[in-house]
Amino acid sequence: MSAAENQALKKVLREHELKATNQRVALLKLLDATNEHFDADEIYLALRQKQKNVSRATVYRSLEALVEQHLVSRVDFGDGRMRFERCQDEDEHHDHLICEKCGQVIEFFNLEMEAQQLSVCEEHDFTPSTHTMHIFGTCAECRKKN
Amino acid sequence: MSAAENQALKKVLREHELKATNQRVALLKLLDATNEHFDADEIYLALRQKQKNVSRATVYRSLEALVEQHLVSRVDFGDGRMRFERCQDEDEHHDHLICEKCGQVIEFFNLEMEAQQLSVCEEHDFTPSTHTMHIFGTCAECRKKN
DNA sequence: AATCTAAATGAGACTTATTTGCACTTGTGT
DNA sequence: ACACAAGTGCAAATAAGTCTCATTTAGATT
Repeated sequence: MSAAENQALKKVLREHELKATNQRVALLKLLDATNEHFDADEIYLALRQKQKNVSRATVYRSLEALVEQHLVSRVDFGDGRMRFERCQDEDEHHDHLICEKCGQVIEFFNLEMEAQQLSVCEEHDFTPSTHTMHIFGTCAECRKKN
Repeated sequence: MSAAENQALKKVLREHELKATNQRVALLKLLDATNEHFDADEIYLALRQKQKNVSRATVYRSLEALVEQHLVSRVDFGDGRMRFERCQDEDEHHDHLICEKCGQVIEFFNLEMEAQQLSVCEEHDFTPSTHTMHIFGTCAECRKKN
């Protein structure tokens, strides 16, 4: 049943000039299947649990390749480890609100903001490829708790 | 001649309920004097070079305290190490364009974008304390080189 | 000015995240 | 099926940041 999905992922990898290895397919599939922001080690452990043959080094190397091809993006919530999420289309790009109290991450999308970014890039004659925008603060629940 | 500056920095530290130690004053002064984005180790080495008595542990601990007090902010350019810059007033907050080819960092300020951020926070009933916005891509010079 | 005490510091061992070298394996073009 | 470059696994190496604990210091108190 996931054979079709596997084929689709392999196609995606090849279109990005990456060899479609089992490890990479499994990694992409894992990220596709979740909304969470895994770090490298969580990805490694999750794949091992799925009986996938993969090493930590490969997880790091694959993530690097996938990020370079914009199939995956890095997100840094400032807690010292890099996290990853599957990329959507660029016009579906979302950003993050991060609660400093409980660690909750709220994703948001704001068309105006995306437009402003393009305008800033134009002003500076800069060709954007990707961006990250994190707003740190306190979420509604945590504020009420005080 | 920098005695006055030192006194001013000590005052700032005390206003934020931080003991005004020589190490912290020297660190703030260093960041005030540059536009670059130093990482912890660069700060450590720069202070040593200025004959300041300071340890790596203190650099990390001081930075942590200063970031918490919003006197300094962390910037992550995605290269695996945390960098730091002196904070301006919140209404003077700037963001970054980062060239993936040459590593150049261009700072920008966009009022519209700041306004959009506040509106996103309101929508999600989120109280912001700080934010980071990085746009990665190719700068004008690097684009022309191709 | 001398004294006191909680907070801050220094040294270096330690932890955790990530990278690298190298021998072995595998995807893919022919 | 074959050849070979690309990818992988393992274990050792590096790098970034944290922690412990003995010592020092800022700044409040007298």
